[in-house]
Amino acid sequence: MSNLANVDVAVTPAEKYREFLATKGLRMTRERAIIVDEVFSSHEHFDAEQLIQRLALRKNGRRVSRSTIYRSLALLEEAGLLRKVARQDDREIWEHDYGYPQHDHLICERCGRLIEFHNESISEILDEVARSHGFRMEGHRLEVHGLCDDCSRPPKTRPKKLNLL
Amino acid sequence: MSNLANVDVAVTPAEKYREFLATKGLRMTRERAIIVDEVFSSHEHFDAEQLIQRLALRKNGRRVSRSTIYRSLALLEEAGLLRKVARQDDREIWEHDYGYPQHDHLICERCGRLIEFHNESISEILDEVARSHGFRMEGHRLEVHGLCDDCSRPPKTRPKKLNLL
DNA sequence: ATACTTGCAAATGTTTTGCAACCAA
DNA sequence: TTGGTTGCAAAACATTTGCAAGTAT
Repeated sequence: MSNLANVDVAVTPAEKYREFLATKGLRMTRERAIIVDEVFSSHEHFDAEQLIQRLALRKNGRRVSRSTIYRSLALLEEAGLLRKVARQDDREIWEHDYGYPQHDHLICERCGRLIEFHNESISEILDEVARSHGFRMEGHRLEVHGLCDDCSRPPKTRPKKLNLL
Repeated sequence: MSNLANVDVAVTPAEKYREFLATKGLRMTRERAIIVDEVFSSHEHFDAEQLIQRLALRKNGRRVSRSTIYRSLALLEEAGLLRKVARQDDREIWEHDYGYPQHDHLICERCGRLIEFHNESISEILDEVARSHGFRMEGHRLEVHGLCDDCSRPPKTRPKKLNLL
């Protein structure tokens, strides 16, 4: 779009959000600022409920309603700042999609842990697959299910909790 | 597990389901038979609602309740007969996971079409990735999002429907 | 001033569940 | 017989939405 490829480099999430909103004729409100701020204050994966909790803990600043948070998550996704990475317990799990390298996840079915990994070849293969189908790829979501190292280990080395009953 | 690799070959989904149920101390009821039958009568992807519709259309045989259908989908998944492949419009999309080669999907965000593709390398890469993380992989779900050939084509070559109003 | 936004409560829509009547083994 | 099963209605839950009051620009 731009003739200056580096125009977006080092732009903070909040700034990028503001730009996005501007192009859509939307406004940077106090609530949206608070949310983008909180969302990018940590790299952890999160779901809507967790974000709601985190925002509730903020001492200063105003309270943000549940509705607004859901509405903002949708906007942040549209802005390319967040992406949904998985679903756990019927909840959508979100993560940063801006300023963070492309990656996929191993999902432990026992403890729910999300382990990130990056693999160049997968992207290349998908490019090729998409091309061969005349498909215009915009992104992908790859969930690898199974058991993480800890959870797949038989409970032998594990310290026994004896006589607890 | 078995020393006869071909022991399961040519076993019908219904039979495999019965075996699974037996090992769990569960029963092959009339309803479960109807459902596994209907589910494997077509290779199309489907969601719970569609299956409910299809079952409602059956002339002969008894009606199966919505609850039982949901309960059965979970069982069929556990039995390795079905797997969830995507989510569309807040609904889980299912497909056969038995007697059907492993594959993934291109998902058109405009028309919702699911295009299957198979790529050997992806499985190999995932095996390797999982191994390097000490992760016991049990399966994966890869959704490639974007626009299918038809939907990404600008509406110029498309036959115009003129004067229809 | 003029839309766009928010918070609230109510609605949505899918999937789950309690329970009494049923039924496969 | 004896549990597992079903259907029904109600519940559960995450997420969405209508609307009046508030607020960026």
